[in-house]
Amino acid sequence: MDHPDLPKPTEAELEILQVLWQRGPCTVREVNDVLNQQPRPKEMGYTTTLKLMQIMHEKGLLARDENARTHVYQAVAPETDTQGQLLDRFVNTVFKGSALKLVMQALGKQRTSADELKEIRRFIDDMEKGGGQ
Amino acid sequence: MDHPDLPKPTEAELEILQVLWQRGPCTVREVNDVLNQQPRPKEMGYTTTLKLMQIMHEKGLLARDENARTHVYQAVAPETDTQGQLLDRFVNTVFKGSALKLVMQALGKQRTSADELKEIRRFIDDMEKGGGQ
DNA sequence: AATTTTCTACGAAAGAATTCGTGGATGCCG
DNA sequence: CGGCATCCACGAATTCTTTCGTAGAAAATT
Repeated sequence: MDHPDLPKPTEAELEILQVLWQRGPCTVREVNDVLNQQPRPKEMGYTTTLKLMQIMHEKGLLARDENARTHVYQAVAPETDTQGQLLDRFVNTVFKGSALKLVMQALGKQRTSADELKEIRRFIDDMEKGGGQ
Repeated sequence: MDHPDLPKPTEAELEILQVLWQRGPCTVREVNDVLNQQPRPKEMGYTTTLKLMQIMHEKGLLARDENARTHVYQAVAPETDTQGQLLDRFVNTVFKGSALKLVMQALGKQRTSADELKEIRRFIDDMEKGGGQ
C-alpha cells in the first residue's frame, strides 16, 4: 500500500481510461482515433486528447514510455480498482450508501437476462457461504 | 411523455435533491441548514444554496411555490427516476453497459449484510417469475 | 417608527474541466 | 536538401460549476 492515492478521473478522462483498459498501451493518436470512431456528441481534436493525457500523466493516472518519439501511455490503476472507487462514490452520493437499493434498481431497470440472474444468484450463494460479514 | 428532459444534476445539485426527496418541500433556509448539519468538507453559505436552487429551478429540476415571501421548493422528478437515469449513465460510462458487472462489484465490495442478500435473492426470484424477459 | 433580521435577485469572482491554436522538433519522401 | 506530415509542449480561451458580495423589499422586533 503505497499509492499516493490517485485523484478521481473526470468524465473525459474516464473515456480515455476505457480505451487504455480495453486495448492496453496506446499512443495518443490511437486513443484519439478510437474515441472518434465511437459515437460521441462532438469530434475530439487530437491536441485535446493529447492535453488530457498529459494532464492524466501529471496526476499519476497514466504512465508513459517516452523512449520513442511517439510516447506510449497506459493506465496505472487496473480497471476494477477504479470501478470500485467510483462505485463507492456513486453509491454514497446517489443511493445514500445503500448498495442494496442500487442493485435492485440495476436489476429492475435493465432487463437482465435469465443467465445473468442465475450468475448473480450463484454469486450470492458464494458470498453467504464464504466471505460473509 | 412530455418531459423536456431534465439535465443531469451536478454533484452539488444532487445533494440538494437528496434533502428535498427526504424531507419533501422545503425552503432554502431549511435545505441549507440540513446540508450544514450533515458532515461536509466546507460549510455552505446561505446565498450559495439559494443560488443553486434558483439555477435548478431555471433548469426545471425544482418547482417552487412563490406565494409566500419565503419560497418553497420541491424536486420535480421523483428520486427513483433520477437514480435510474444516473445509474444508466454510470453503468454505461464506468462499466461499459454491463449491469451484471456493476452488481457483482457492488455486492463484492461493500460488505453486504445477510439480510440484504436475502432480500436481493427474493427480488431475483420475483423477477424470474414475474417480469422476466 | 426605527432598527434589525430574513428573504430574493443579480452579477461577478473563483475554480474545474475541456478545447484549441501555435511553435518547435523530428522523421519521411520526393 | 527542401517541403510535408506528425508529434510533443505550452498556454490561453472557453465552458461549466460553485461560491459569494451586495442591494433592496418584506417581516419581525423593540
